[in-house]
Amino acid sequence: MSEQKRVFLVDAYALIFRGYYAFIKNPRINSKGVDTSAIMGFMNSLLDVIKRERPDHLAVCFDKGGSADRVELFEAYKANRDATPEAIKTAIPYIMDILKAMHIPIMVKEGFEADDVIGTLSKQAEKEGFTTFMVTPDKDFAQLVSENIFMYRPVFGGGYETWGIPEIQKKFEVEDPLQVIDFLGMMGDASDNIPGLPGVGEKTAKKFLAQYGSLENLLAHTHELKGKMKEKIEANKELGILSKKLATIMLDVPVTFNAKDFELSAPDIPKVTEIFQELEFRRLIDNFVKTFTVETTESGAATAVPESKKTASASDLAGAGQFNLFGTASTSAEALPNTFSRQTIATTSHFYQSVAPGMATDLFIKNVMAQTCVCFDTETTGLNPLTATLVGIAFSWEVGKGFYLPVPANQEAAQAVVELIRPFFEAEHIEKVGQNLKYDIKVLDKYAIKVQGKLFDTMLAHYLINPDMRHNMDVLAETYLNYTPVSITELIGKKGKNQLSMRDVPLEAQTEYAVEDADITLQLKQHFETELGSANIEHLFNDIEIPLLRVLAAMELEGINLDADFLTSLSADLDTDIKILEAKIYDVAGETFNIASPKQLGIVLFENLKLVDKPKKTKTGQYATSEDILSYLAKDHEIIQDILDYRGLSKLKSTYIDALPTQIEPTTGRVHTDYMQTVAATGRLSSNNPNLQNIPIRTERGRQVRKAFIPRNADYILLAADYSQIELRIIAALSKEETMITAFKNGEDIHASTAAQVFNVPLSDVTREQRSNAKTVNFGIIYGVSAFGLSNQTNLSRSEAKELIETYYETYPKLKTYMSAQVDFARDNGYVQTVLGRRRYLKDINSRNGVVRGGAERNAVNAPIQGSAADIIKIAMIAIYNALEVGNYKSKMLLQVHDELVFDIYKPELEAMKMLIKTEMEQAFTLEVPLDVDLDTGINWLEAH
DNA sequence: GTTGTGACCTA
DNA sequence: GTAGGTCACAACG
Repeated sequence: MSEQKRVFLVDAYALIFRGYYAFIKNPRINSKGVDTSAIMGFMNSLLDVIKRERPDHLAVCFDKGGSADRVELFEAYKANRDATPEAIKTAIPYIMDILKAMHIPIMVKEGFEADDVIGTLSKQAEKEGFTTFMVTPDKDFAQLVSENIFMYRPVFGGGYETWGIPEIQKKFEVEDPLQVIDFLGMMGDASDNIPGLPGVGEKTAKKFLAQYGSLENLLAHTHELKGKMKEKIEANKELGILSKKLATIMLDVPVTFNAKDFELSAPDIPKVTEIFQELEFRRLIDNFVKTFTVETTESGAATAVPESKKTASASDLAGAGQFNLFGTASTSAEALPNTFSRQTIATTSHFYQSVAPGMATDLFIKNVMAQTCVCFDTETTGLNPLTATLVGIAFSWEVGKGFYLPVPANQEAAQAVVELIRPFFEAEHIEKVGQNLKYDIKVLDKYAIKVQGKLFDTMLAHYLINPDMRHNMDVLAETYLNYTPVSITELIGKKGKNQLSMRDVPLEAQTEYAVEDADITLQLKQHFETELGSANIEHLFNDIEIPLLRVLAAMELEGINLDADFLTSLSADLDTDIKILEAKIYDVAGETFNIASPKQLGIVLFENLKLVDKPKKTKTGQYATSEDILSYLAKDHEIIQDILDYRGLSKLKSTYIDALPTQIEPTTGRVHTDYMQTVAATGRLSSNNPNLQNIPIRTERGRQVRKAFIPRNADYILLAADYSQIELRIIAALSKEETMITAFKNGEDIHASTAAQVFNVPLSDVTREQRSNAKTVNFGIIYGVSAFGLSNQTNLSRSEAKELIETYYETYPKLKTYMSAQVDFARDNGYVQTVLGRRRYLKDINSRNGVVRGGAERNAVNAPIQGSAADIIKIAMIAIYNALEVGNYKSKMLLQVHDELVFDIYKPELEAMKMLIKTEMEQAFTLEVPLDVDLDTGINWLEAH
């Protein structure tokens, strides 16, 4: 590496274009419909340069308004650039914002191109003793190369090559890089619309340069040329001169290279993360964070903590004479000079101790019991709380300090240690802080510990503060504390066959890792507490999400009984039918192929069988074979329905019928889903491993799966309780739309009622089709209508759909007012909220891009509706759970499916339960519209629904 | 082995 | 048009 100072000047548009075209076959479109290819491509390149080269000086140069001088010279100059793709235009403001957040200087000069700005700056920097690297793939820049100025060219397929004088001499076959101008003047440059000399290409230009040295000299000696070439060049001498001018990069742009301004400093990571989040650049966030942190972590880790300080033994404590667990923290490492550095365990003063058995543990327990607020974190042998066992528990109640209580592997010994700490967990007076407490609570439940007292879960807090972000602790620490915690993979390795268990990690490392987590979580709590207050969502946090966490933990631990034998027999039936369909399809197709491969299927249908003249393609260029497209073709070709059936049955078999029995937990014999409380942006729960919120119901075949969900035993019965039309009731109440409110109050069929109103017929005369269309519009309203979407969902044309929506709004004028009011609120405040004040931030609500803005507007309407429904059922769940606990009932709440709760009811409690559940659900929240809950019971979930 | 895509399941 | 999750395939490392 050169000892000289190095400055990197980035040619923004060149890299943006390059990035955009790199993705051209497979453009990156995010969920809001924004083409982010150009931004992604550019950021990848920029981060790559920073990662590889660690420049100390860097700037990004843009064009502005094109080059007036060059356009004056030649009308057609860079006409190509006028056809800038829309995706690149929209990318520019984002890239500008990102660069600002990264504290990278942006160089633009009205009326000049980036080439000229870079050229001028390079020469100035050279005078100041800098080595300059021009980051661009554009060969025009070769003319600027000198002993201190290099081209830094991205290479397709990854990597970079540096072009200095020798490389230029070789590539262009010139002596002096300045001759590159002559070279370009002769051969022209199609991408820049530099015409060049007619008939002169790369080969000829090189020959001329070798012979004449310059364009001018060539033109002065045209008499030496022969034939057609001579005629052409003599007739176009002026064009040659002009081309050379166009190709000449200006070195006198009124910009100044000020080294200080170009120094690369630490980026505003939260800000950048926020923008990346908005663009949905998940992996780029990681890459970005790594790029700006990686350097420092290796340097200090090994020397961070003197070994002698890591474990406090009883004798240490006794030696201290009195109760003093802390001693003096003397483990601070020097802050590292690197400007990118984020704090780590190696750079931060900390005092983490493991607690030895015996007297030290006794002293520790006494101390922890004297606290009022303690953060804890359990370390276990795995991620599944049902099978994992405790390895240790970390505690922290003061920033930078904490203790680690190891738990032995032997079950009896483990329980003995747990008994010592039981008073802490069961102490009402100690507030417990943690990250994802649901997990810790589930683990501790296996040791018969019920965690009592006030809870503060940092993951839940952050979910309410910023539901669109991710909430894992490492990200939170990096974002809010500018701190990179020890990575779990550093301890136990990447997942796979060689991954260690936490129990295999040396105690010192366990301590450092575990107590750090507790310490960080405690610090995050202090941060989030104030944010919850300023967003006015403490009520939602303390009275909904936190109590719900205990409810979900209980439901997950409970699990649900599954009739695996029944599914096995279904599987066999299904297998037969799938094989029959398969044979039929192969027969019609005249060949065997993989029907499950959309790629192969597309080729068979549209190339071999030629079912359609102009088949639709997906964004990746494959034939689209989605259900809605194939359905259109079903009546014309018998093979289509068979394919659809095949796919439906395969999905049913693989996802449900075959997968569910494998998810039975051997220790309990039941299926335990995991409810995610911090995933859905609207406030809903989600369910996985397995997902019990998408068990089939719509088709007869699929519905059979529900028969496999059965009560605990013959003394029990399943009960399903679902809210009837809760989202429509909410929108009716919030909008105060009297007609709709009245219909609900009268207990009418709301879709029929809507149809009667919209089509202006008596309720009794509403046809099936009218009701069906009204139902579609009703749902459309909840989702944020568009005529396009509506016509896709019905047999109505676009204009009929538009008319129906207009009539709908005339019928329910207040609904329309309400929806506009939501959008206006979002515009003014940047967020919308539910009945309980749960917020969803809508950054795009004022976007200039209509597609993006439209998406945000639909969210503005939908989020409060969907979110309020989620709020209400959460209230009901907490109330019911508490009532079941207080009443000491045997009946249990098992599942939540957005507007439905499923219970295992102890038969003698059935009547009491029906009353309790219906009442709590209907009274959970008072609206101007009554809430209505339907109850059903059965010996399986299908019967109960 | 991981990752993205297309397909399909739910409220 | 909203909000989720899981599967098989295919392409990448």
